[in-house]
Amino acid sequence: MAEKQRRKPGETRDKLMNAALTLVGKGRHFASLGIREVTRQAGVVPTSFYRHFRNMDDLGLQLVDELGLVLRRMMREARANVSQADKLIEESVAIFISHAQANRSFFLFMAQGLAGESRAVQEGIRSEMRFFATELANDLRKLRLVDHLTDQDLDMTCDLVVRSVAFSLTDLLGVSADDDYQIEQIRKRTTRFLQLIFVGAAHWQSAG
Amino acid sequence: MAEKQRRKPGETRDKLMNAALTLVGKGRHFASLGIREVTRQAGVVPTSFYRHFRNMDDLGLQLVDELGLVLRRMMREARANVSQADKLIEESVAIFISHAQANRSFFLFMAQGLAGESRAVQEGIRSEMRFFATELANDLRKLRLVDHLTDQDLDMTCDLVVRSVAFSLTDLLGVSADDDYQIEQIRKRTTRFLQLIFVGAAHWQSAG
DNA sequence: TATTCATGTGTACAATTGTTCACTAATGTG
DNA sequence: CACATTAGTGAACAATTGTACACATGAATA
Repeated sequence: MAEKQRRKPGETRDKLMNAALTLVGKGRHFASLGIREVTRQAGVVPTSFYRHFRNMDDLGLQLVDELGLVLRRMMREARANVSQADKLIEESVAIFISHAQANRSFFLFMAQGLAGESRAVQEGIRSEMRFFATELANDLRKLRLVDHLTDQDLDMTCDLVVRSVAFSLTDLLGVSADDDYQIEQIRKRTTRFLQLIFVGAAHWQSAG
Repeated sequence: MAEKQRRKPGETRDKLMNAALTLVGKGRHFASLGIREVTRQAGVVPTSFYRHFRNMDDLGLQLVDELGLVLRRMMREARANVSQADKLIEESVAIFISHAQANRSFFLFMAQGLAGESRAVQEGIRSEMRFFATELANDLRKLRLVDHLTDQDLDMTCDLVVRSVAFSLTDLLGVSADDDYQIEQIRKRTTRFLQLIFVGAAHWQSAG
């Protein structure tokens, strides 16, 4: 018979969040997940859900917070690995792809949430993307590669970059995780997208 | 008492598809819609659903087909309204925004479907976007504004353009339909995105 | 040690779900 | 007109859903 055993605090909470991510990873859409379904996947009794979340939207919001951590880790790694400036784009895209692979469900959730059911989750993800774009702009400013751009134009550029990468996410998550050829194609295409954007940024002044 | 009255052929089918769109327009996610819910919204008995669709995915696929028509109408109008080349981007974006407003639910469905639950719907929308990008490339080729680009580079550019516009969709659909200020902001930003991309395309050869 | 509190379990219930079935009216075809 | 087909209806079904409640137990606190 199932015994009640509380180990570490927040363990069931994590189990539930991971269960939701797992289901998303299996192809389900977050908006279609039910409380019972998630608790079943987590191996927990339905009523336990309410000890940690008010409803599925609440769980979604807490997932967004964790998503923020994932993105920050990714950013840190990208910063640490920027060896030379001329490979900056290629290396960053590669890091992004490897993180997206390693946290597939998380990024699936992010892609879904952008047009998801919960306005709050939507706004949360959007906010994470804005933060990411701002940080990127700061980094580029420090590297002094785009000195001719006004702050506003640099922000716009980074916004476009982040959006393009985010969209590539939907390509990436659409192909099987071990289809190396397709993934390589996506990596190349995304890299060229960003190169095109930065070429545009480099000549922006003359056209702006 | 409810009488059975079959008027035009396909009337109930349209009612069901419109009902799904209506619910999406009200903020629901397509993936979370149920058959009963849709039939209820359509004012039709649940069993009628099966006369026209095998399941919700099937309905989604047929919505994608209609979405194609909407996009083609938009393309036609954009072609007809390209007066002078230097306003091409601005005018096209404006047309896009007005269509997105006029067919809000449709575009919401499209934005949702990109990361949706049904792989087939996902692929269908993606395919519509590719078609759109290809047509755009053909138009630009005819206008001879980008003669220095290889076909492949032009395709890539148009792909990036379509993606950027599609992403703006999620901005646009996130704000209330009568928030003119915000909509104007989105219009301006999208326009600048495209301008940046085309500046990049104009100088691509030298950097490629 | 005694008590409180957070977190787990099991039972229960009305509501809603997808789907099948038999029936019926309108339409198109001969 | 007769008749087959299409497209609507309503009743029924087991299954699943969200949520409420009472209860139990480990950990923290006093």
